[in-house]
Amino acid sequence: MTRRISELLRTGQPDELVTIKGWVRTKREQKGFSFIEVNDGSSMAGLQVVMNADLPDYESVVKRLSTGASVEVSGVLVPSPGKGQRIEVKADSVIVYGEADAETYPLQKKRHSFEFLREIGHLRSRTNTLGAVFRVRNACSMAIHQFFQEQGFIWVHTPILTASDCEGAGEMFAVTSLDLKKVPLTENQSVDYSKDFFGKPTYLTVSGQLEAEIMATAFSNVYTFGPTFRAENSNTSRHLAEFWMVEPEMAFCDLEGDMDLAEAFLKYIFSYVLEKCPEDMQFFNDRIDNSVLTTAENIIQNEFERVTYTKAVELLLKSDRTFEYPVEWGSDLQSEHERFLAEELFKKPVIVTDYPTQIKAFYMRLNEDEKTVRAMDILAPKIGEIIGGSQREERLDVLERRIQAQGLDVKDYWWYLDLRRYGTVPHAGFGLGFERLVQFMTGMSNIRDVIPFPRTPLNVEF
RNA sequence: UCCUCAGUAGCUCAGUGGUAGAGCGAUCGACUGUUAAUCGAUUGGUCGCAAGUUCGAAUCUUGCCUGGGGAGCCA
Repeated sequence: MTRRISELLRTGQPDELVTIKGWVRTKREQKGFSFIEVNDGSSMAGLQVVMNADLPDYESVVKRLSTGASVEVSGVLVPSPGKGQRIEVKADSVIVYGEADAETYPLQKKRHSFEFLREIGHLRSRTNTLGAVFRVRNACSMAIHQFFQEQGFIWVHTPILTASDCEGAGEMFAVTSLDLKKVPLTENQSVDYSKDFFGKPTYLTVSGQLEAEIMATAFSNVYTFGPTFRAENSNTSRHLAEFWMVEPEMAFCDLEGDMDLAEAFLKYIFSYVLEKCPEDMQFFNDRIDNSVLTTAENIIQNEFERVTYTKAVELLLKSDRTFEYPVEWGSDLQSEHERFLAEELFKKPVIVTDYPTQIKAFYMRLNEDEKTVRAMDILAPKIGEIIGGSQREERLDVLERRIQAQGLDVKDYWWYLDLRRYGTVPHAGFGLGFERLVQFMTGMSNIRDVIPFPRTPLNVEF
C-alpha cells in the first residue's frame, strides 16, 4: 500500500517495507549508487531514496530519472547514515511513470523568482515555497470552518450570479448569454436585457453580505466562504479579480460582538495553522520573512488595539511623521496612515471603528451623533485592511433615508428592507479577504503567490 | 488607471555608441554516503516588438507590449 511521505517521515520505522509515489526533486549520482529525493506534496521534506547498482536495470532507470520525473519506489526503510534525515528508503524497485526532460523542464535545481514561477503556473506548485503556501492555505480553510462550526454557525452558500449592481463595492463583471456580435437593442438603442438569460442585467457577485443577512435572520449565526469577483483594473500586490472571501453575519449582535468575534477568529486560525503546519511556517520564517513566527505569536497572545477613527486621526496628527497625504477628519485613511498605525505606532493589528458616515456604505448603522457609523476595519501590519465589517442598520426608517441620501432607489432594495419590516434585529458581520489572510500568515509579499491560479488584469492562462 | 523602474543564454544578472559576457542550470566525464554535493570540460543568444538617428545601436530617440515596486479602488 502506498504511504504518504509526511507520515513516513514522522512515524516510519526501520525494516518496514514501504511503497511511495511522487515526483523526483533531485538526483545525485555517485559511483555505484544514486540518491533521489522524492516529494509527494504531503510535506515540505521529501524522502531520500538510495538506489544501489545491483537494482534491476539500474543504468537505464537512473538515466530516466531527473528533476520532475514521476516515480513509484518500493523498498525497505533504513536508518540514514547521512546527515539531514532520520530514515531513508533502500530501493528494491523503482518504476518511472513519466520522465521530465531536463533540457526543457523549466524547474531547475536552483532558486527561481516568483515572477518567473507565475509564468509556469501549471508547474509552480511543485516548488518548496508554493507547496508550503498551498498547504497553509488548506489549513486556513479548515481552521475557518472548524472555528465557525464549533460556535454553531451555519455555512450558507450565497449566489455567484447576482442582479444587485448597486452595492458600491466595486466594478462588476457582466454575465450574459447574449450573442455579443448581435446584441439586441431597444427602441432607444440601449441593450435589451429582457432578451438576456435572466431578463435583466446580471453580474458576478462582489459580496455575499446582503444574502448572508437574509440567512442570519433565520439561522442567527451564519457565514459564507466562497469566490468573489471584482472587475477593478487594480494592479497591486494585494488585489485579485477573483478572490475568496469569508463573511460571517450574526443576528442579535452589535459592533463590540463583531470585533470580539473577528479577533477570536484570527487568533484561532493562527493557532490552528501553527499546530498543523509547523515545518511550513518555519520555512516561511527562515526563507521568506523572518518576522512570520513572532507575528503569529503576537496575534495569538496580545489583545488587538481598538481605537475610534476620530482617535486615530488625532494620533496621526500628533505624530511627528510627515505624510504624503494630509490627515484630516472626514477623509478616508490612506495606505500610509494605516501602515503607520499598525506597523509603527501599535506594532500589532489595530481595529479602527466609527468612521465618518459619508465615506462608508449605506447599510452601516448610524451612530447617535449622525456623523459616524458603526464600522470597523482591522488593519494588519504589511497587509493593511484585512477585515472590514460593521453593525448593520436595522431601523427601517433610517435605512430608507440612507439609501435615498446615496441617490439609490429604495425599490431596488425591497427584500433587503423587508428584513427590517418583519422581525428586524440588531445584527453585524464582517468580510475577510482570504488571500490577504494567507499573505499575512506566510509573509508572502504578492497576493498572486498565495492563490493557485491568480486572476488579475490580462492574466487568466492557467 | 496614474507614477516609477526594468526587459540581454533555460534562470538570475553584468555590459551606457565600435567583435555578445558571467554565475547557476543542462550535457559529458571524475568521485565509495550525497543532500543547493564537489571538481573538470562542453553547451548555450531574434539583446521584448516596431520604427527612427548614426559610418556603426544591446547602448541614443519615439511608439507599443510585458513584468516589478508604489498609489488609487478595496478584501
